[in-house]
Amino acid sequence: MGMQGKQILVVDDEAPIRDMLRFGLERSGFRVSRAADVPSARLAVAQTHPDLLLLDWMLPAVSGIEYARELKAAATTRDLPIIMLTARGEEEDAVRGLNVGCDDYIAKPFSMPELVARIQAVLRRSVPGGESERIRVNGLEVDAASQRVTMSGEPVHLGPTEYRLLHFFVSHPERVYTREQVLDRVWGQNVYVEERTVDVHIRRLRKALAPHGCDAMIQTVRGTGYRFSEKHG
Amino acid sequence: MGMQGKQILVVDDEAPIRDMLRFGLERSGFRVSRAADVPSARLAVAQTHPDLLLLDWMLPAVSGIEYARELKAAATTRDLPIIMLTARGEEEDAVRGLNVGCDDYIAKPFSMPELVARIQAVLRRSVPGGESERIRVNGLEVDAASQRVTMSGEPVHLGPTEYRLLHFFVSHPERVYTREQVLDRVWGQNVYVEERTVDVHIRRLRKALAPHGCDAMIQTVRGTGYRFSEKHG
DNA sequence: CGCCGCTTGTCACACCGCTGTCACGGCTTG
DNA sequence: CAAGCCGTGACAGCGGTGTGACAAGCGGCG
Repeated sequence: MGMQGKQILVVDDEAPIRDMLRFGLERSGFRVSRAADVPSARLAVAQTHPDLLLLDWMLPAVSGIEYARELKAAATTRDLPIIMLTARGEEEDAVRGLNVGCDDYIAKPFSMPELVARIQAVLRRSVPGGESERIRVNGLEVDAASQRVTMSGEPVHLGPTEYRLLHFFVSHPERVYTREQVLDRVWGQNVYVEERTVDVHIRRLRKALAPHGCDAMIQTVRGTGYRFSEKHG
Repeated sequence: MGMQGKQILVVDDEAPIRDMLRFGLERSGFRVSRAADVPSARLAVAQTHPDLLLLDWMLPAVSGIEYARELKAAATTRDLPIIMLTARGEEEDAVRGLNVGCDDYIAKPFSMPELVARIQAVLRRSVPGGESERIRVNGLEVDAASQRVTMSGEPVHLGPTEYRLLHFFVSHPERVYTREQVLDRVWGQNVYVEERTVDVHIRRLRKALAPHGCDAMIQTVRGTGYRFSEKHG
């Protein structure tokens, strides 16, 4: 439905592939822009604000992996979905191990329907959500637009990771999440960090929330993970 | 870790494929149940609460796609992950399947390791207690999504094992289970623990429920085992 | 260029709740 | 009465979690 008309930026150094992808994707109802290397891609991202990036992992000068890491590091482009194009034989695990937070992989050669299917799956998964949301619960207020958190008016200082962690929990209350799932949804998919790292950031988040007396909302579910709830206990 | 032991429901009208899938998946540590058509699948979903659905897109009477749409439309089964099985060359249908809201698809013939990898990928990003079931009986409420138990609003603190034990009994009321059966369904199939251990956890569960006055729902059936019933006596 | 503060991921350690087992005693059944 | 069967308290071991510390990365600033 609303999936058609989405803008896709294809980044590949081989012109035939770019054209083939453009043809196939436009026939599926997407809008397509193209770039041959990373500098042009940077320009295109800044100018056209694509909804998804099709990124060849092997590019001249700056590799696709480096560029993906760069995009995932910047707050403004963190949520831009990326699908990596890899050549056959370049094991997924090899790419996965590089700690890029991209959303999916597809190996060349691939069929057009399969690519379209994966694009739609990723687009559906990505939260289009109203950009300027402001969630409030029990006096705790999380403003997505300004990335600021206040507790009954008092500002709460959080690091970037703690903020995203809190934002995730506040948007998904009354549910248990395992450490692995938290990593997937807060750190990004295909990023490898220790599961116990979640514990540490939970602790930092609690410590920041404690002076305001709402650290009890982040609850430990022993044997499983963590849960956000406004109810005590 | 927790990925093993997950329950997978295979829906396919061809018996050899069902059996092949069951064999392969069980060898990978999953629990497998099977259904040949959509009506049996509906029953199995309601009864066994699987963690993931392997759904053939081409089924007699009601197609897999229709069933998937039905599942994704209902709030209680919206989060139940679905992987579609398609035949080679039916990729366009796979696309339609993904539009329906399936989480992934895989084309027959496929390799077992690939299927297992896809399943684990989907399970990894799915939430626990996927189809957020919320069972209520006599004021006692067991919420799978938040993994929390409340008695007329008051939270009841339970350890992991007691929670699983109660969840099992609440989902299977009015029926006697031997200690061995309870061990199989709550502890897992290949775990060796003394049968009397069940007694101890029953006792702990009762003690946690006692302050709320509903410990009588866990009933002893002398010479056999235990039963959960809302009726007293 | 170097210094500094902030953030982040990881580790080691301590603690404590959970778990499985046992022994004892009360109770039912034959 | 004897023999099971079950509830209960106790207990040791383990494992999951909280916590402080630390080094590396990174950007800002002089």
